[in-house]
Formats: sequence, structure tokens, C-alpha cells
Amino acid sequence: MTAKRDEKRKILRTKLIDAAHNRIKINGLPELRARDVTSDAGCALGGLYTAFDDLDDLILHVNARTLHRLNTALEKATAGRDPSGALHALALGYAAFARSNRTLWDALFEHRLDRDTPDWFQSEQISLLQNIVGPLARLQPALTESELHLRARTYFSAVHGIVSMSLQGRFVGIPGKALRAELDRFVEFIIIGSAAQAD
Amino acid sequence: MTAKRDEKRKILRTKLIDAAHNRIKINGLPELRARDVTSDAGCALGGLYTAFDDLDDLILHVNARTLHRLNTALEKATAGRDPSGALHALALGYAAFARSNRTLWDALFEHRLDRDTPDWFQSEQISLLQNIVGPLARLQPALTESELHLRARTYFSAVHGIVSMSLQGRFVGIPGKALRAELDRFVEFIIIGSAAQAD
DNA sequence: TGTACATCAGTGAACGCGCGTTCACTGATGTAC
DNA sequence: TGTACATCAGTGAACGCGCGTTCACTGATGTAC
Repeated sequence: MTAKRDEKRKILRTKLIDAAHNRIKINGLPELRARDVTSDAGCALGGLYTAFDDLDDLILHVNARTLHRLNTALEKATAGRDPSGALHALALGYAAFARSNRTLWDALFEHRLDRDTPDWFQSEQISLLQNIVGPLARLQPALTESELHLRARTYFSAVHGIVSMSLQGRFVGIPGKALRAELDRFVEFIIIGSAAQAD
Repeated sequence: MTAKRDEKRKILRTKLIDAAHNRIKINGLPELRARDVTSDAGCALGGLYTAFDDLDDLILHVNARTLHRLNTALEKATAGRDPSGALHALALGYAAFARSNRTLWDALFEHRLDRDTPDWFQSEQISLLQNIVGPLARLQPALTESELHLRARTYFSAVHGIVSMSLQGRFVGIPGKALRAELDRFVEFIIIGSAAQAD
């Protein structure tokens, strides 16, 4: 019976994830400090290393949560739509999520991990792709599973590029005001192109 | 007559840019150290601060050089092609440049500058966009200048997203082997979509 | 052309600070009887 | 149920290292006459 210990551990882990989530949300991943997180979570600095392997491990848990929230948002946005509508909704939903979760979303791509991606994280990544594979499969029923996955990755990468460049405000990014319209047009091109190819 | 001083300064600046370029090329921007660069360039640590404002300023000069090399490569790749051929060549040329100049190309996007982008750097950014605007304008003559620029940015961002995700080897990136084929197909969609829109 | 002084590029040791991780310790939880 | 001992989560001060930038100094270049 180690129930009490297990419970305390679980609570501490949650507190730390919550604290890191909030810190990233407010100041962004580059400003995240182990000392701030532990003091927010109400434990000692060393406590972090009993609950997680290290700071990177904690960040990974925050990112998994963010990815999960993104997947939920995208599922909601596409629910009950026809394939084209779903693709449009995915792109706009992605942009909307990125904008309103800016720093957390940035953390998803800023964070480099040297170790292998753990299973519980990979499953969230797979869900993300599945959200795209679904509509694509209905749009192009002739494609094989592996072609679909390839197309979904290309499609995701392209939309991600457009959204991230725009939000970063880089020279090559498009102005925020034009983002929605450009994304809509862009998705339409993809749909038209797919239809043309299917003929 | 400060000719000799001016000359020495110019030489030192070039040596430092060369050294930083090589260091980034070999180890990547995150591993770039002021001490390594100055020792490679054969000057004292403090010398960096007489030739440039600071390390960021030096990095910006390396990036301008990389951007210039990219522009030259893209101009060469598109020279004498019809609009569709040029768009294909741009995407593949971009991927090829990114792959064979991996760390230098990464530095272009990893480097954050707080100060404003100086003119001499902006002009390279503008050239990059012009490489895309050219073919697009011939493909869709009806578009206004500002629409063309918007389309060019969207188009660049999308291709950049596909290429960078793939090279980073992220889960959502497409495998290197499939990159060329996916890019070709992707560009074709854009061209078909543009044609459909022009009707 | 030559001399005396002034300037300023270049030097490199020292500054200054940040921050992830460790580790000897303690007190709460778990186990044995 | 209660006591004695064992374990281990949690503590927080100290470690350890990295590295951009500064600054008093010097020697080469420039200026004045």
C-alpha cells in the first residue's frame, strides 16, 4: 500500500504541469525557469527532479496537453462537415488556436528533445494527423493509406508555414488581417487541385 | 586620409563574417560563440565589438550573405522558364538550397533580432519575394501588385513550411525521399487553382 | 621629408550574471511483527 | 492496534559552468607644422 505516496506524487506532477503551463502561457517557453515553476507549484526547486526527469520532461508534458487541446479544438471544428468544409475548418481552426494560444503553441515547435518521443506524446501527434487524413480520404477515396498520410503531412506543413510566418510577423509572413482570406483561398486551391488529380 | 584604417577595418569585418559563416555552417547557430569566431578570425575577443555592434549584428551579416546566395540560386533556377516551370523550379530550388546549406539556412529563421531590420538586409528579403512575384504575375496578370505580394508570401510560407518540417524530421514532416514529389504535386495544385480562379 | 603629438582600432583579462542540476539532510509514509 | 525500524519523497543551499560584454591599456595610424 503506497496509495498516499502515489497520490501526493500525482498531485505534485499536476501542480508542476499547471505551473509550467501558466508560465509558458504568460511569458513563453524561452522565459521558463525551473525556479519559477517550482515556486509557483509550491514545492522546492529539487522537487521538480523527483516528479520529472528534468525540465525538458516537464515541458514535454505541457506540450502534450497543448497538443491534446489543439486536437479537441480541431475535432470540434470539423464535426459534421463535408470534406471540403472540414479542410477549410481545419486550416482556420488551426490559425485560431495558434493565435489564441500563441506562446503555448510556439512551445510545441520551439522545444527540441534529444531523447526519443515517448509513446504517450506520439499518440497525440498521430491524432493530429488523423484529423486531416479523415477529410482527405473522403475527398480522394482512391488514395492508399500511405499516400493519404503523406498528403496530410504536406498539407499540415503548408498550413503551418503560412500560419507561423504570419504570426511571427516575419517579412515573408502575410499580415494578420489577410490571414483568414489567404488560408481560405489556399485551401480551395488544394481542393481544386485534388479534384483535378482525381479525374 | 584614413585609408589604411578603413582598409583594415574592412578586412577584419570580412574575416569575422567568414569565420562566423564557417562556424555556423559546421556547428549551427546555437553553437556559435564569440570566442570561437574571433579566434578563427585571428583577432582578440574584444575586436568583435570594434567591427560590429555585437554578436547579433555579426550574425545578421552572415544571414544577409546566405539570403543573397539563396536569391542567386533561385534566380539561376528560374532563368528562362515559363511561369509554371519557374514556380516548380523555385520550390525545388528552395528545398535543394535548404538541404545543402542546412545550418546556414536554419540560422535565417532561428535568429531573432530585437532591433529593426536594417535596409541592407531588407533589400535581400525583397529580392526573395520578387523571385516569386515574377512568375506569379505572368500566371495571373489580372492581380494587383498588392495581391501578388500577398500571394507570393502565402506561397513562400507554404513551401517553407513543407521544406522545414521535412528537414527537421518532425513527426508532421514528410520523409526526405518523398519531398521532391510532394513539392511538385503541391506546386501543381497551386497552379491549377490559380488557373481555375483566373477563369 | 621629418618630428611631436593625438587619436582610435585592437587587446585580452576580468566582470557579471544566469540557471539547470545535484546532494546531504529531514520528516512523512510504509512495513514488519 | 501499537511500536520500532526502513524507506524514500521532498528540501534548498551550493555547485558548476557557460559566455556575451566591458574597459583600462598599447601600439599602430593619422594630423599638424
